[in-house]
Amino acid sequence: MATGRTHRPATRSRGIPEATVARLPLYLRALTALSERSVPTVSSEELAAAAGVNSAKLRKDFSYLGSYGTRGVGYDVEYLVYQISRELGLTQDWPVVIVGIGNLGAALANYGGFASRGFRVAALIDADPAMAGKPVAGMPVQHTDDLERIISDNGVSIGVIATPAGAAQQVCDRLVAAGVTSILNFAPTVLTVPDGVDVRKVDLSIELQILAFHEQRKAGEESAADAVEGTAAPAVAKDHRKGPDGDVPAVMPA
Amino acid sequence: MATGRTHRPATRSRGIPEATVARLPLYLRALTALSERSVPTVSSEELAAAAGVNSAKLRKDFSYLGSYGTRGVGYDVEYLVYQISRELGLTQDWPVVIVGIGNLGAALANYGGFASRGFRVAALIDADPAMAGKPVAGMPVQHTDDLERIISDNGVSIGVIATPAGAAQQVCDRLVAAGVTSILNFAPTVLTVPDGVDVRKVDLSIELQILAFHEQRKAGEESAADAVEGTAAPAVAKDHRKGPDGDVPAVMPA
DNA sequence: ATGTCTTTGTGAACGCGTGCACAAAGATGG
DNA sequence: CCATCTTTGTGCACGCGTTCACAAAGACAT
Repeated sequence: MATGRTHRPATRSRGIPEATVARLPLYLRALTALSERSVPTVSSEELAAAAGVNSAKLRKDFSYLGSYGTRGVGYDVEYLVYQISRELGLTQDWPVVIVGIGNLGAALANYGGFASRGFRVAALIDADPAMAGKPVAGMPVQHTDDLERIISDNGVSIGVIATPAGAAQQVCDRLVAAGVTSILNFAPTVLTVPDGVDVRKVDLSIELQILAFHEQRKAGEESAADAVEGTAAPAVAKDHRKGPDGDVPAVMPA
Repeated sequence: MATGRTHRPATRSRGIPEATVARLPLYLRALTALSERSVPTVSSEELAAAAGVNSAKLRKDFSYLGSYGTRGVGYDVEYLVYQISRELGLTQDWPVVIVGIGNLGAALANYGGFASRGFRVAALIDADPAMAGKPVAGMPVQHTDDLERIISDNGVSIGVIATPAGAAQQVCDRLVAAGVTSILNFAPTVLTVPDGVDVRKVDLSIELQILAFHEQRKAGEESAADAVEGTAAPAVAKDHRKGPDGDVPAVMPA
């Protein structure tokens, strides 16, 4: 999450727990699918199964939004779609800028699910002058020099950072200074932002490493019970650059 | 554990909390940066700042791994890099397949941070026959028909799904049947897997929607008045924002 | 050795999130 | 209207994660 003081000034007004907020998009997606199949109502049990959560949890989540169900029947699909959309702020359109139009940035720009619901890509921004004017996803890439103007002109409050790690903090600072208050960070770096700015990160290599941890544990379980070694690890292993990780990642300078 | 006391606190592979595991990659990244700058030791305070977490949390996290610090001095950077790498299973090489070589899949294949540390892209797989043989990131795309053979031949246990939502579950089932036990899912769908298989999801639109929620809340805060409406709402728009225990009309549209 | 100073490691308290289990609410049928 | 059946909404207990605060451990100077 956001670094430094993550002091929540006012989560009080509407006490929806963060964990619940994080699940609302999941419910919304399942409900939208039901809506397209013209299903009129669903029980908490059915919807929970579709969203991959516990039904009690789902009911409690909805209870934070108000009592939108009918006992003995379930929830009205269309009504719930509307209520959740409104709660998430998707009844309005959010202009978004993507900064860093490399492989990932371009893929994000082309990603359909992006603009499909409540979000609109207002501009693509890159620091490379050679990219300027080049069309990506049917939209000309603009240069970083115009970042502040673009933010201001389009009333952008959400920014997506897809730059190399080395540039991310600098881009972040400029976005925030220009008025952006929510950032989705794809760069493998910890971003520091002032209070009032939300940061969410999407980090590919972190996810992979977490999977590797569990994978290793699974492998270690079935094989020998112990095979104790490594307990006597190298005292300090000064230049212990052994094994496959001796190479230096070319993408992320400090 | 430096004191040679009883090797008791079960700090080994079993007892590491999930939340801690999720932060280890963060620490590792910060430590790697320090290592490249030849910094010999760091205090929990410094490292915590670099990783964007609380120092007490960091110390407690490390305590699950064992006692690798020196009181009055801090932690030895190289040693800690090695210990965390080993704990995460990054001292070995994990072959990974990416299924679905569209915009996103191609971007992932090209992503440098992918292969830089412990992971190796073993194969790119796509269902489109037109893609077969086409080089992406210096590697020929292979057809889905060969999925099982590829998994088996390369001993792949980690799969990345970057297909459209409609194909994700099917691909997932085939991956699991072929022996994959960890899946990183980029498709906007809930995947169902048998016990023993780990799934982590990276969902762009969910992250954006969470940001939109907070963004809306910020906007509603400064304009103290209830400026909730204003957007064209369906006939069912019955705005009743009360606490969960307030009386709710629940006028259900038929 | 002794004392001082720095920093770790951790016991304990607290808060959040989850899941159980059940009463209340409404639908439905006689 | 009454009985029964279904499903919601939620009180409660429990476990995990976070944070505080401090004793213990070691470095370093004298």
